[in-house]
Amino acid sequence: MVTELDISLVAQRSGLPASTLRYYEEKGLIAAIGRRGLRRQYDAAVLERLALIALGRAAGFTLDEIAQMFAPDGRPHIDRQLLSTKASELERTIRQLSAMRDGLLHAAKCTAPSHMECPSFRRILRAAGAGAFESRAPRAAVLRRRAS
Amino acid sequence: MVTELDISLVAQRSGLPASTLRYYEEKGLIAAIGRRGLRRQYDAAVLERLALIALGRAAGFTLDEIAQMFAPDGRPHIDRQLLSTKASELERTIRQLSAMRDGLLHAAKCTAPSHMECPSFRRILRAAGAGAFESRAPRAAVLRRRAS
DNA sequence: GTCCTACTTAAAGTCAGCTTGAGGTCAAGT
DNA sequence: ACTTGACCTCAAGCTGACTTTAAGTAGGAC
Repeated sequence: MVTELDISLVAQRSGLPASTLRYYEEKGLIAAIGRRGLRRQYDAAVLERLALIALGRAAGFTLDEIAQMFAPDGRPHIDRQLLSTKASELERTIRQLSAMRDGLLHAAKCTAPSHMECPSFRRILRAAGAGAFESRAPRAAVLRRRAS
Repeated sequence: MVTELDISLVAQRSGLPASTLRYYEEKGLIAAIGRRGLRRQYDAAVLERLALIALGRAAGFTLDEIAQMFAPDGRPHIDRQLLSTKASELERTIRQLSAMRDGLLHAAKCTAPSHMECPSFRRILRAAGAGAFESRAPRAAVLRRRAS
């Protein structure tokens, strides 16, 4: 038995709208195993695949990058080097965001009459202005559920 | 003396292309103090303002949100509550990214023949699939220098 | 046999934050 | 006076990841 799942079921179980599933198919990220009438039917394995895609997205990969990971055979072929690289990028982003968070927290508590007079605020200001955050970093965790 | 800076100078000192400065003006984020011919002239204070904008962007605020912070008087009017809230959001994002980074690092080192057979990989996969990363989070640190 | 409904398609729209292009202007240098 | 070149404006285009819309279709209930 091949456990065919209707697109609506996959949508429900994955939390992704059907339009997104069709979009992913168009992009070559997933594939239906058949149709019932016009309706796409998926193998249950697609759910694991979608999880993998969500994972990649959360890690900051683009859909195109993710598509290349499931290279032509269909089975995930994930380059360990690539993972390390991405992990380092995440590390950098995390440090920047941590600095940012500390700065914001300080600014929030700071009793200087105006933020511009707070030395700490001016310090992170200089850091931001000096280009401490220039580099392109992965957009973090941007998955959204359908807007009801 | 009012230290008028030509737009090209502001571009140079801030690292932002002139087109971005015009765009920011259109959005109401900055203002020129005059023109020399057609050319915008800025007060030196604009550099501090741009740093503040960069800071806000790095912290995940949208340009519109930032614009509201310099409310009508022109001087920054930053809500401490808002800063705290944003700091918490950053905190959440940081935790997610840290988990992500750990997962990637593990997957990179993992000796299981395929990632799908690695328990740790499957664990973060489940986490991602389960919607651990659903929420909208600030895009981290996306400032870019002009592409040469 | 007819209808309902959830699916289908292709194309266009959305959002943020800019960038690019075409055609125009003007201060300064020769 | 004339040229140069960097600026100007306005409109359109771009990227990424989708969503929305309009018009069509077919499986299953009645």
